[in-house]
Amino acid sequence: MLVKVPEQGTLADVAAHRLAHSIVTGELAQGQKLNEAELAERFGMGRGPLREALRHLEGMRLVTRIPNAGTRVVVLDRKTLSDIYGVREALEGMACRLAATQMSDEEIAKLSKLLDNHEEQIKKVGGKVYSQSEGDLDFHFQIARGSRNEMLMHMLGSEQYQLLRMCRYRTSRKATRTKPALQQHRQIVAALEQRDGELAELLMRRHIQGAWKSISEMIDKEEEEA
Amino acid sequence: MLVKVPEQGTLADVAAHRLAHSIVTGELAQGQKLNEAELAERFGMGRGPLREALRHLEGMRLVTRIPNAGTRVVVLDRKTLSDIYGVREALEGMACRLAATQMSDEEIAKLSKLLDNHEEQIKKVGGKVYSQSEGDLDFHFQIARGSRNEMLMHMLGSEQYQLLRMCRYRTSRKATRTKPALQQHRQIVAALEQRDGELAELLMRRHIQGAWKSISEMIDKEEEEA
DNA sequence: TTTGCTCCGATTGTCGACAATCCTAGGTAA
DNA sequence: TTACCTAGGATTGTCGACAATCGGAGCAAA
Repeated sequence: MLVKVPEQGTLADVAAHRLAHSIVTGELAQGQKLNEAELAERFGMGRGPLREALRHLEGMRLVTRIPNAGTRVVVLDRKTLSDIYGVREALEGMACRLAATQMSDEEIAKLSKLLDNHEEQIKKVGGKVYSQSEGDLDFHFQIARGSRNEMLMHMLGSEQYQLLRMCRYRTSRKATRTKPALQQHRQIVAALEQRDGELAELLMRRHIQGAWKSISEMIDKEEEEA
Repeated sequence: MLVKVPEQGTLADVAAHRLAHSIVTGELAQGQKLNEAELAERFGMGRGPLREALRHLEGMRLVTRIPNAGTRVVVLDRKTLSDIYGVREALEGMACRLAATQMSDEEIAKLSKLLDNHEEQIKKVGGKVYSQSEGDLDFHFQIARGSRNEMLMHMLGSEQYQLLRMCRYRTSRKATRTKPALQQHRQIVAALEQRDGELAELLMRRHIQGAWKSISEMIDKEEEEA
């Protein structure tokens, strides 16, 4: 190899990770055209692996590809985000229902501990909202894992996860509703502890609806400003 | 180009389609290793486009890839199928609920007509169950379209669709429960006509649960025989 | 000015060859 | 016999170059 392989696996996998990161953090703007030769040189690899990475991202819906016309970063317009949150509500609700019967006591305890750390972080640094968001996504992903449904985990993890993070980065400069969200997380964990799947699902669906409402309002504000 | 481009777009897209078809129909057995050079020659193309196609299929979970160890056709074991049907129940239920308010009268009428054709086909040829399955998938996909949720359509269409078809091919030689399924489809359409989303969702969830129960029993029988 | 055509640069799509890696068969020693 | 080590072949990963295609600049005619 040339210099180093910070990640593991093939160059295409490395490129996919780095591209995904650049897209999620906004380093690559929404709708921006992705030049294969330029990116390949920046990553220090040939166009072959890079093209494979783009195919991968296409499958994750992080980029859109048009034959003979190139690849572009996806644009998260209002409709797209609305659709994502709709699907998320159904899938994460289902994950909660299953997790209530499938998760071990230890896992639920870990989840509770995660929220403790989460709460501490909020108290300490109010400004660093980013880490809050990552912690929030951790919480949701742990529940997805708890469902024991591989398909569900993959959908919520690999695919939507990235789009969600992307959305978070876009809206994270504004003050987010960290405190009510934490409260709702606590309620969900409580439902899991009681092994009440129906309640856990209900609470999760409400939680996600609330998140969407909040983000939706932010988008409205942004559009007013523009 | 060499001989013909039956499909449109790049060679990688063509390869992806042909491979997907071969996998779904069982021409490529589950768990079979896919040799890049061999497939490339069979399709009359270089290994580059073929590798891109494999990446695409990997995203659809039709194949599993291990770095430096090749790509294999996915194996649909009992657990995987169970997971798929679980997710399907949640997503298609949601699609029905949305479709009840989003579909136009014309679309619902078309759906009803689709079932008429469907019924005729069943009466004519009892043996050709395959076409029934395809028709069934059409029915489900039309409802997904009716939800007007792009993310949902994509998940139910591009991704799960292929796995479902694959499953159908595997179990279609046995007699399937075409008549009760048709009956349930009729009920769902009726709920859509009444614009009763909750009922439509309930019926769809039951319908899918029934399908899973039926397939699950078939798998049990197959395992007994083996 | 505007519309349409042509040519050219840029970018994508594809191929063949080379390097890196892994699996296996065979042999050797305990 | 069994375990381990070692080539050898086969397969995957990667690169550079060539062909095909697209978008736009520039010019000409209405």
